[in-house]
Formats: sequence, structure tokens, C-alpha cells
Amino acid sequence: MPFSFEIVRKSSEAPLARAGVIHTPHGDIHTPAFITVGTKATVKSLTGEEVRDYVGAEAVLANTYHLYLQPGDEIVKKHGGFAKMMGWVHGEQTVESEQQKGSPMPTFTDSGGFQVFSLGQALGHGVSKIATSEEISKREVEEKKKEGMHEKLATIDDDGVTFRSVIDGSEHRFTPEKSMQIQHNLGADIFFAFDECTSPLAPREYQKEAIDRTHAWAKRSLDEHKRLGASEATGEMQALFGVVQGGAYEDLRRESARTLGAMEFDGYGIGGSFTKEDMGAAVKWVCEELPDEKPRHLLGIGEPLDILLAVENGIDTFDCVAPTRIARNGALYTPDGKINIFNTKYADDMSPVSEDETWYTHRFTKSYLAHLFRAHEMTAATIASIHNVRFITELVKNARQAIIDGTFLEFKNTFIARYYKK
RNA sequence: GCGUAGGUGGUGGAGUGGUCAAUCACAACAGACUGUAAAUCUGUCGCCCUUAGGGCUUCGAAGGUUCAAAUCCUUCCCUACGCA
Repeated sequence: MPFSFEIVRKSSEAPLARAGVIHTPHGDIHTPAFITVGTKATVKSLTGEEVRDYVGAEAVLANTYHLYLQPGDEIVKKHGGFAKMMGWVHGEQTVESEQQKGSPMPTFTDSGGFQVFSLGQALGHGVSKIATSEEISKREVEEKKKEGMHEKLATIDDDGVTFRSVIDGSEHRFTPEKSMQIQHNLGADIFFAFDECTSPLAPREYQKEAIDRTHAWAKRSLDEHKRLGASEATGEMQALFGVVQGGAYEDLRRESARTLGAMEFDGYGIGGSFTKEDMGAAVKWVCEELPDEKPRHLLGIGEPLDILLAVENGIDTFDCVAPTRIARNGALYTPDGKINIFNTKYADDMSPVSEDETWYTHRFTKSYLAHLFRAHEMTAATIASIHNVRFITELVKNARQAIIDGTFLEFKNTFIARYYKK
């Protein structure tokens, strides 16, 4: 089946929220959906089977920059794409027909645009996806002091980006065309156009310059995508999403969404580094401008509250490293908020890691998991990652059901009241 | 019994007259993490006072030398290894 998107139900309460299905050649994604991040063709500490059966994820997102550097996109191509390579394949629960078993499941690849930001402008400034406005003003003061202290690993010009490998320091160059060629080799179902992610520290003039560049790159990405044609592995044409930028400026965000919305993309990504306060607003502006009938992916988000806000404002899919990263560092999502399993009180806590007894991680006690972390056992990361990604995946699935049931706002408020109560 | 080397904060281990409440590592305690340069990073870690800072008690024990001792001297206790 070729790529398509179908809206199943629009929320009766939130004008932008909707439930739908993304059909890909490798299976369906029921939206809103959380897309698990597997940057280097692995969801850190988990196998494909664990992500499929214990997490219940429907799609995985890998990264162009990282796989290009290591092991190299040609190697991935030889495997028939990263999904096959990492064992992200259909099993008992996910197949519709017997012949589908063992075939790849749905995948995305990010374009490498974010790495240009995180290894360039943001390097050494501690700026990431989300910053508080307080932090930003503090950093503006420190900005000059730090100037030159960190050698940037990437520099941008209108044609593309020159960067140094974080692995061996060697110099490389990405252009929109190059990103498309690599993504084509990596073999995902859904690609992202090569974009420039800006820092919230950057002034308005720069944000404007950056979206103009991002729009030009979007056009070039689209042209190259068409030129490359159907995937050699599947014979299917893969989908390409354009990426909206514009910082915290409403007019730039709307302009970016309108400009890209007029192009022949299969869907849209919303990128950028946000402050905690303006993410929801930025999503709303953009979704009001984007064509209704195409899916929208919010890149790199997020925490439970951010996800609910984004669903409410029209987002269909998300990806975020937080569930797996904080899992490796001993933090767990629970319905009552985030906990740090290292805290003394959990050493003797006999309650299950997951409240829900249908979850795989229900069988382990918090005490056991705390022990594994303290003992530096690798399974600590595995169990915590399965739990956290499941938690976020279920949250989004439940939000989807609530939209269908017409109870989204109640669902959202109930969740937030419990999760954030002190 | 003799010889040798030692006894430092939860642990290992620096320090051998003043800048020592005592480097460092680990453990412990808490925090951060949002298109992954992250199994990472930050802070605390003798006791008391509200931070700046101040006060008090510590380096096997007891005495002593000195303006000043974890550091020097004496005695004692203990540990490891070697010799009887």
C-alpha cells in the first residue's frame, strides 16, 4: 500500500485535534502516535522485538547524520534498510497476513538538520529542545564570555552545511540533496526534508533568514526526492515531510507553514527549539495554517504535558529521546509524576515498576529495579526504557481513544491533575 | 618474643610542622535530562548556625615539644608480613 493519511475522527472539543491513521507500505500508524527514537538504528538498550511486543510501538525513527557517519548509509542499504537491520519487523501481534511476518515495520528518518543545530549553534551553550525564558536571558549574558570557548562542529551556508564528525573529527558536508540520498539508502517509509533548526537565542532577523533557507532547502529536498524515485528495496515511493521553522515568532511560523503547506509534501514536521511557555502556541499557529488532510509530526517532543498540549493543537505524531534517556539515568514516568528510582525510599519498595498488570514491567518491583541501577546492571536500562516508552506510547494511544470518544479534554485534565499534583 | 611496614572521614587511599575539616576515587544523598556527541552531567557529602561567612570537634589512645601537630618526641593498644 502506498503512503496515505486518513482522518478517522476530529475532536468535538478541540478544533485542531484529530485521530487518524497513517498508512505506510510497511504497516499502519494509528495517530496520534508516539514514534520511538532509535537514532543509530537501535532503540537504546532494546531489541526490535522488545519495542514491538513490550512497548507496543508502531514506528521507529532513526537519524541520518548518525547512520551516515556510522556504519555508513551504504552498509545500511546492503541490509535492505535500517528496519530490517535492527530487527524492527512484524511479529504475531502486528501482522495482518502470515506473509507479512518478518517484514519491516514502519519507520521514519530525521534529516540531520537537528544535528547541525545541536553540534553547531547550540554546542557549548546548553541550549536544547526546551529552555525556560529565565535560562535564555541568563545565557544571553554569558554568551560573550563563552564566545570561542567551544569550537563549533558545524557551519551553515546557503547551499548546505559543513561539519565535523563527532566520531573522528573528519570533515563532511550535507546539502538537502545529500540528506535525501542518505535517507533513501537508509530506507525509511517517511523522510524529513533537510532543515535548519534555530536557537531561541537567535535574533528575529536570523530566524527570518533561517526559514528562507529552510524553505529553499525544502524545495531542493522535494526535487531530489522525486528524482531518486521509488525505493529499490520496496518498489514504493517513500513519503517526505517538510519541516516548519520560525522560532517563537507567530508571523514567521505562519509564513513557514503556509509556504511549505503549498508544496507537495506528504506531511509536515514542526521543528525548532522552544521555551516551555511558547511551544503550545507555536504548534497552534502552524497547525492552523497547514493543510488539514496531511499528517503533522512534532519533532523532538516530549514530556507528557507537552504531548497533550500538542495533540490538542493538531499534532499527529511525536518523537522524543526523553523516555529512553531519562530511563538510562534512573528516572521513570508514573501516573503520579516522574520519579528517581535512585531515591532511598525505592530501595525497599515492593510495588511494581508499572501499575498496569498487562504491562511487561509489572512483574518487576521498584526495589529490584533500584538494585539493578545501583549495581550498574545493563538490564536496569532495558527495564526502565521499556517502561518509559510504554508509558508515553500508552499516553498518546489513550489520548487518541479519548478524541474518538469525544472525551479528550476530560482525559487531558484528569491526567494532568494526577501527574502534576504535588 | 624479635624485626619490618602500617593505623587518616562509610570504603580505598593522598597528605609527613602552619595555605588541612583534610587532594582524589568509590559509595551515599539529591537534582537535571524534550528531532540522543548522554549507561551522561551537576550539586552535597565531620557537627552546629540562615547564605556570604562564622563557631566547634576530628586523622589508633594517652601524654609531651612548639606561637602552631594528621604531620616531631615518649609510652601504650592494634594490624599485616618476616624470623624464632
